Amino acid sequence: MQNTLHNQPLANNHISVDCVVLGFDGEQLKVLLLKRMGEEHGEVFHDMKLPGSLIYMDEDLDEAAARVLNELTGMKNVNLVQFKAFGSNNRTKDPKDVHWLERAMKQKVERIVTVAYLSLIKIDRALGKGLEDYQARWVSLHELQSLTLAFDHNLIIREALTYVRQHVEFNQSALFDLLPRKFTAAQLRSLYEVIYGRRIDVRNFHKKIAMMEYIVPLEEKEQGVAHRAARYYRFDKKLYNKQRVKRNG
Amino acid sequence: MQNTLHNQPLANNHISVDCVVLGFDGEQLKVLLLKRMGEEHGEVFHDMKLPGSLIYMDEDLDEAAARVLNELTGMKNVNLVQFKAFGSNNRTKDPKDVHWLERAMKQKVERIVTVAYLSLIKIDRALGKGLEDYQARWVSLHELQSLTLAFDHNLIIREALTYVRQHVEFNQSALFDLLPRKFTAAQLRSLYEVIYGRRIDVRNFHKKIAMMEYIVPLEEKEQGVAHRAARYYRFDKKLYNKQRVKRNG
DNA sequence: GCAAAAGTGTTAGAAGTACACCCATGA
DNA sequence: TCATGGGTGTACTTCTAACACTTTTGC
Repeated sequence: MQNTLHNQPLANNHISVDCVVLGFDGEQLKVLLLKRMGEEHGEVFHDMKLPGSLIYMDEDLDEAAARVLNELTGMKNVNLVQFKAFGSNNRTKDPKDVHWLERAMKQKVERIVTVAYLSLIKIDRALGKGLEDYQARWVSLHELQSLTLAFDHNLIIREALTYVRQHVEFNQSALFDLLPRKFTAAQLRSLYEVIYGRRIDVRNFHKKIAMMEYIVPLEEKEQGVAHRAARYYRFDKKLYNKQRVKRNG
Repeated sequence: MQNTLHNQPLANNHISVDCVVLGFDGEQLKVLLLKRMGEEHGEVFHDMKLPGSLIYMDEDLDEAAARVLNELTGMKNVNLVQFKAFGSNNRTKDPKDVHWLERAMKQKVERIVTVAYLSLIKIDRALGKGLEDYQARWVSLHELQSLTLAFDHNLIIREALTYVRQHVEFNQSALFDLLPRKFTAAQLRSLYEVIYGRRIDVRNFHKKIAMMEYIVPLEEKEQGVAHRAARYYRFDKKLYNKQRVKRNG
């Protein structure tokens, strides 16, 4: 499922990895997708897909996910977590997908089990580095509802989101992977709101973050906004881990 | 990874499923393992493994897990949930495992990615139906600490347990899959204690279950115990789902 | 009657929820 | 001076945690 050429032997043509990379622009969650161009019945079509590809023979799944994401988007040192394998035998039922893939892979493709990975990143990290070169684009989840992606990638993204919600409850620190190093209380709050899908009371929220020692208020404030400037905060991972250890014995 | 013969084409020799089936005997969690006999350097060895096998060509992963578990243990209609794929390339590093597998599969084996499934069941369900015929045995988690299983199956079980803890927080009803239809408060409490790994106060616990409408007290009590007889309870799934829907909007 | 496990209530502190107004800034 | 979003406190409810004795039963 990739556009570059392989210079190593594939494990086989049956196992792939796909990466759901999520970012947050201060208002919405967005997913990083690649543009795909194919030809079917003599007609050219354009659509999108998750970054993903078949794995090499001597490659751990985790390694494969990191490699593939790097090859397809240029991103490095991304924290990827495996969240689910997709192995329905009709995930390659659309001939369009199969033909596209066989052309890209230069070999016969039958059934593919894919192992899906999730990554939460600061959205500017990827945007700055010429995503256009890679034919990559951030797509908001709202926009996604009216897009049909390649293979079962719509399903994979849906499952990624339910995974995120659960995951975040156990590991709040994951949220801060989505925010810039300096962030305002409002940004953090709307991130909560997007992920949990409900409104959060402003006053209670301020009370809450005031109690979390690992959310450290800075002196610095917003500049040049047409209203009272918001204070910046930063996330202190060390303090977070200390507190986490205390709680869980 | 199985002992019976295949009468359908394998998807390939690179994808398998493994099932972690957990039961609860009133005191401890136990995992269902199969006895394995192999030969290495002319020496016969005996050890144990999870029920698991390679998948067929036209089989969903979920279907494969159900089929394999049935073939290897005789169990039917078991609720299986996929929890993680294991794809380290050194999970088949032990020649003992590779040789055993090649003999069982009657073909060359290279690298295998396995998709692991979890099932929580009433322990008597499997015990009654002649597990001995299948060379299967319930092994307590404590006992497991001093056993080295085939492949990376010790790791898979460890990951299954961390998954269970998280899973149960989101779906309490999973706990009742482990208990008999009628159970005492003490049984339920020690199940909580085993899974969360900490003591729970008896009085607070009674207060708690009294508030959960879906844990229904029965008139029936224990018989023939040398102390005050405990009341039986049952789990009402309908009431549970109703309450769950209310909570989550 | 004694050993063994079942069952029962109260209180204090922590955490969560609901709710409305003033503040700082740029245009 | 006004429009915009930022920031603050109090009262009430709910949840959690700590804690010790009486009841029932078989032997």
